[in-house]
Amino acid sequence: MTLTNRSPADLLPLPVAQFLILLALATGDKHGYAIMREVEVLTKGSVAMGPGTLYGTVKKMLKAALVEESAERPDPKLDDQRRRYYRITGLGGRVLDAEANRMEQLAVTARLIQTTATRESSA
Amino acid sequence: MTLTNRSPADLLPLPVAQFLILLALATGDKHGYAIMREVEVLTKGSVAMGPGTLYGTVKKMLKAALVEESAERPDPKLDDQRRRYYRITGLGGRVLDAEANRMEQLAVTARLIQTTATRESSA
DNA sequence: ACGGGTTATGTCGTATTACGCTATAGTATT
DNA sequence: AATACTATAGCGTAATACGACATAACCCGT
Repeated sequence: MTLTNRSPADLLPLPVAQFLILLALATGDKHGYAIMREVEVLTKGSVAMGPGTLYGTVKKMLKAALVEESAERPDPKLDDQRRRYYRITGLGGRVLDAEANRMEQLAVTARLIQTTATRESSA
Repeated sequence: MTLTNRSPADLLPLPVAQFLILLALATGDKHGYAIMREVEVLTKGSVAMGPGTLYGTVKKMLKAALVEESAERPDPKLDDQRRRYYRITGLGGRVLDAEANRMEQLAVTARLIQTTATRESSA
């Protein structure tokens, strides 16, 4: 109940934007704009996250300690002073895992039901 | 673009409440209150959908033709005049299928990334 | 038949989430 | 130095979620 020691399950189901941001960061630390591009790749172009959703959601996630800002920066040659880099936290990783499990379980359930319904109607 | 012939993919990602309601109805026609109970069962007690979410969401889904009201009623002995029964539509079924696919794909992606990250850090 | 608990639908207000628009500015290319 | 692209951020609004409340029918024990 306190700030420490809270369970990932309490945050589920995770809003889609938060899930996608965690997923994007799980592939490596990234700055905001790069997260947007990664989300588009991960969803095969079906989700184009706009800046309003991205920066607003990241702000919330920082407060919830799902992500944290990283001071590490790439070679100055490749860097861009405007960028702010983010990294997934331990809690963020556990939440991502829990949400992925929840989604998979429901997807499997849906498939089972669909299969049953199809078999019935075609019998 | 018109009312007919729209693609299920346009509605994705589906709000969680809508997904759960479609899933509950995929197991058979149900009235509102029964949907609430079924959702609790399907999510193993982790989601308790309240009346505000349920009836408001069903209203939207009727307008979107994901569900429709059914005139069929059980034996008068088992019936309750207050009840309003709902049934998943063809479009609703396709949307449910598409959303389940989307979720599964992302869940698998998350697991792949997680596995890779774990292997790296423990190497 | 009455009272109380449960079933059942629905609205209202509010909090959270989502997202486009706009502003601002650094970076790269020509 | 002009232009396009990268990058962050705030604002206002729409969509979603949800508890609180209201209302009423149903069921069961007494």
